[in-house]
Amino acid sequence: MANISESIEQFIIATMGDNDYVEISRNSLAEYFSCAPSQINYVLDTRFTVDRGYVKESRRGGGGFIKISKIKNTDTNAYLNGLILESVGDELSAKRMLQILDKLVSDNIVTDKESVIIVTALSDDSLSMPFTIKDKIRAKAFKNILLKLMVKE
Amino acid sequence: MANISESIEQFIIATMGDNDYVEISRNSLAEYFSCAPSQINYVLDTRFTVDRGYVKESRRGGGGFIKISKIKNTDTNAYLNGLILESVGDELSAKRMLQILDKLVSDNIVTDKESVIIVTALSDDSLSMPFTIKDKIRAKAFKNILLKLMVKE
DNA sequence: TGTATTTTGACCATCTTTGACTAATGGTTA
DNA sequence: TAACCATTAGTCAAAGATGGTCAAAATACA
Repeated sequence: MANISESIEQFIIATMGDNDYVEISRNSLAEYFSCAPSQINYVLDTRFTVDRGYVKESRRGGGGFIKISKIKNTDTNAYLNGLILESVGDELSAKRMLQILDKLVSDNIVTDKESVIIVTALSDDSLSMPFTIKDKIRAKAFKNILLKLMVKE
Repeated sequence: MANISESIEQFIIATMGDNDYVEISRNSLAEYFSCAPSQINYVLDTRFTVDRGYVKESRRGGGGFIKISKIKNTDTNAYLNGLILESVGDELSAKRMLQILDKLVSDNIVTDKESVIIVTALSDDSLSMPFTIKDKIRAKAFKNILLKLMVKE
């Protein structure tokens, strides 16, 4: 194991074990490995990415933490992941989003009400901004939602 | 639960239990948690806010107290209407939205998952745009959602 | 040798904790 | 009753405790 980053990665994976998440303290970990705290971010950014099936949350200040969660390998998640990679892309029209949501509803992945909420939140009316960026924002937001759905279940 | 503030919050919530109010003595509580009395105010100011559905009264001097009461919503539509027309306004920070959603969840107006969806859809990350308009867009979108949450009769 | 990856550090953002100073209230005393 | 005192709570700003970002420097790799 030639570099520290790899050791840190292994350490985090080992700590997580079979659990589906782990909470770390950035500073403690950095101290443990005698490295700069920002190196922890480097490891997280390069190794614990969405592509590799991880999502992260964190809080600053006293009692702060970084929580790393594993995205479970279910059929639903595989499907959602496919959507993120292929169907959505960098831009997403309201119409296209509606089509996708209809399918998600009929597959019982989201409820009717949840669908309404998403449609409303990301409608053209809600996103009152120039057209050029509307579809970009919607794509980004919608993908974030799909991602959350993967962790939530 | 690494920080004292969170413990204090939990303690107050637990003490309140199913009652709709609780009275505390700032100094006693501070002593109990071995913290500065003003930290009690900090907890009250950051956690027991109106947005989250609490109001506070207090009196100084001998026999002084702090009373924390839950706001009960008898009429969901009226509450939502108040949010839309008065409370939310033209700009809404992610933080404040979260507090409002906390209350909506505890009032069973939205589910946990729905709350997560809304938070995600309208997070700073999803709304990747200049800060100045972020809060405006969020306010608009959030009010649109609240409107949809109103039950028709 | 040139490129990609890793390591470091300076500076930033956010949340918590502490303490000095202030304000209000009720009882006690002159 | 007025002045005073003890007992509370309130405010606010500084200090402390975390994590985030970014780019330069160092190192590894092809």
